[in-house]
Amino acid sequence: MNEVLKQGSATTASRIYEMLRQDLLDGRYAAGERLSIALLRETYEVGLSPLREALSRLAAYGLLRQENQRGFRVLELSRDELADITEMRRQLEGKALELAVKHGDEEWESQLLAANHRLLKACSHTPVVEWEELHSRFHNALVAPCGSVWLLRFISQLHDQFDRYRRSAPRAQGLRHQLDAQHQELVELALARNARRARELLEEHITLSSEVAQESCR
Amino acid sequence: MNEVLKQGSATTASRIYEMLRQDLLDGRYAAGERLSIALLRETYEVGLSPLREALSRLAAYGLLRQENQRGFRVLELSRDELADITEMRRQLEGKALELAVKHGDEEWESQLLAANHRLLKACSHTPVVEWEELHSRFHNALVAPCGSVWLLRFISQLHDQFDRYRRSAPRAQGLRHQLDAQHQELVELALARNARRARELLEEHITLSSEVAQESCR
DNA sequence: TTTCTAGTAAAAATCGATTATTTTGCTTAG
DNA sequence: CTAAGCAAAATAATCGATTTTTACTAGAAA
Repeated sequence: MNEVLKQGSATTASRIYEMLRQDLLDGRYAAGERLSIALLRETYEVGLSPLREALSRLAAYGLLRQENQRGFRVLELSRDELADITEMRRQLEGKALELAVKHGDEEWESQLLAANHRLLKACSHTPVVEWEELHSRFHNALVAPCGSVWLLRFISQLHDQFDRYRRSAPRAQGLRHQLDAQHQELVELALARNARRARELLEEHITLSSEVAQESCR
Repeated sequence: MNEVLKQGSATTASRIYEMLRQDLLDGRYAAGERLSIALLRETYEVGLSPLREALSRLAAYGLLRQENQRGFRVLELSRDELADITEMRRQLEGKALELAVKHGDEEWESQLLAANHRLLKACSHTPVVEWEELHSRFHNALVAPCGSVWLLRFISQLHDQFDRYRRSAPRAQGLRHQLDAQHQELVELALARNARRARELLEEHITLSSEVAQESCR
């Protein structure tokens, strides 16, 4: 097979995993919905084995729930869990940002400026999914040099959980400008190496997002 | 099929998952080892599909790594990662214990005393695996009423990671008495609702375990 | 002797078919 | 008319066979 094609092709299972993860985050499937194996096979045009492996991974990751002999379900949304996720994000991302401000080098500063620039440019003229992608990248770039692999892992996982709430909230898009302003300010505080203020603002930022996201419940 | 038997039987995949998880924690498979699918099929006497689903879940959980078309490997042990896991445990379990001391009720106090009692009784006269089980239960009971599902989830995950290091350390068994003494003291501080001192001691406890666990690397 | 390549063996990944379980809809007794 | 029980359909879970990919080995050319 062609070398270039070979590079791009991971296993079928991991491709399905990524597609399903995106669609779950985008709210393509309703909270609590049961996912029919047969339907998914048709939708994603894949065989049974790789599909089930992808679903198993998503269940372990926390985006799906597997019931005894009753297949896979999308997890429900609840205010209590959103509060839990929000508080965990505040603490973990806050801590990570403090560490990142302490350890981040010039390369980090460049990446951060670049990520913020791309995000601002995509503010209103690009499709939602693209802004979401850039938004994730920005928050990831912010805490990347914190020095802890496990901290970053948990943060990503919570981010995915949070996005399920945020993206299904009706008013989510209207807040973009306000959030972007906070992103801008976060970059400035980070470059100024003001760890304490940066952390405080990030926690405010998360709380604000959470208030909007609440509208997705009930 | 019989009702009682029905109760006990989860899916084949989840049974394999639990067995493999236990064996990985017990160090039955060497760090970095490649797991042969065919061999695993014979060992656990299962079919291909549920086995692969279990392996996929374990990979998502962080006990295995799946390489492109090269199957599943046990994750390596490294001092850096142990340090990372230890620091994360200190912070997350410390925080959780503070919350548990604040929110725990009488039921919690009873459970805690019971778990500690069982652990002390099993100190030297029972097989290792049983002590390990009771040890996990004790630490779980300690932080259980912290009020955050996600915090508990991350703590369990880190505990499993940590155990891979601790259980393969040669001197791990000799420390039991010292650790048990700390467990005793933790219970007393918890019942006395001394959140600050309890947290400090738990962090010491984790650090002590970590020093022993280090011997499993290189 | 070393390096490259073709061929073969081994292993992983995927597929379609089969089996077991749950859900649904109909029938019948109360 | 309701509800329990049974049969049929639908769906999930598992299995063995097939396909694809990688790892190994031997032989030829430099």
